[in-house]
Amino acid sequence: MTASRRAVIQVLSAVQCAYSAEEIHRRARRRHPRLGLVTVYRTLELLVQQGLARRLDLPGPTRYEPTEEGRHHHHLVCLSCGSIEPLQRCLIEPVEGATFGRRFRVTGHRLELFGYCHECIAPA
Amino acid sequence: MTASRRAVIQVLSAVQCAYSAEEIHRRARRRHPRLGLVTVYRTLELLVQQGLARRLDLPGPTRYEPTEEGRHHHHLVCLSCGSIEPLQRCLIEPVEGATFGRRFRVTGHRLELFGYCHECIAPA
DNA sequence: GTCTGTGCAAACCTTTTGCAATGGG
DNA sequence: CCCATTGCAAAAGGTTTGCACAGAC
Repeated sequence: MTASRRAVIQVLSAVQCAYSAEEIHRRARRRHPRLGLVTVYRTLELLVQQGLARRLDLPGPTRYEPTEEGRHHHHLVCLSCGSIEPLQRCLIEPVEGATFGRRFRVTGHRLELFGYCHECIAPA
Repeated sequence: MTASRRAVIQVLSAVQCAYSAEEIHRRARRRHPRLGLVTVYRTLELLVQQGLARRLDLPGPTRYEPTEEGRHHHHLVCLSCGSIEPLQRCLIEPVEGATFGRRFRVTGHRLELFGYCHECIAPA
């Protein structure tokens, strides 16, 4: 466990929702100024493999968020400003573990809901 | 309506599921060999704006698929070989149009199920 | 001291942009 | 004809890789 990894992990675990590698880099550098962006990518990759972080593919750069135990959630993505907020309620619980026509075994899922956030509902 | 656009649209509408811009380019060039990859991107962008195509953000390059009327579907993504197949049954119908705590208005959604396809279930 | 982890630079891949030339209506 | 569309080339992200050095244990 090095200072670089500690910085990345601290930032990631304090994160509200999903952040890009560059955002995590910017924040982690406040603690560890010599931290390189490459190390952030490598550390995030490591955390994903260990199941401690999750990758989120959305328009724009890949985002990462911690996989907090018992905090299974999905995302509300604003089509106007691109902001993301978590949605705690899981809408498709029964799907996990299902098998579709004997041809696909489901081990996980990802749900994104698109629409307009509170701040973007009012304007044109 | 030019030959370039016609080629892209023909390929896209014949597509099984979601393909990357490069795959669409390769196929469309069989009909129209002078077609450039840039034009494929521009045509796909156009189709997305007109609501005729849908963008799919997954690991790797962005994929595109036609938005066939009445053919609302989601995806079964194999974690082993990366193949994608459509899932016709919609699992979260009631979510569309919902408002969460007055803070988010849902206008669309996207669901990806991850797991193992038929051909990848057997091996290690 | 050794061996993993780091940072820099450069490569890589996908996507976007600038611009002159083409061609559809 | 004129203006939207095209193709090329080059730029612009975001992400990965090569390599020598630094730091953890």
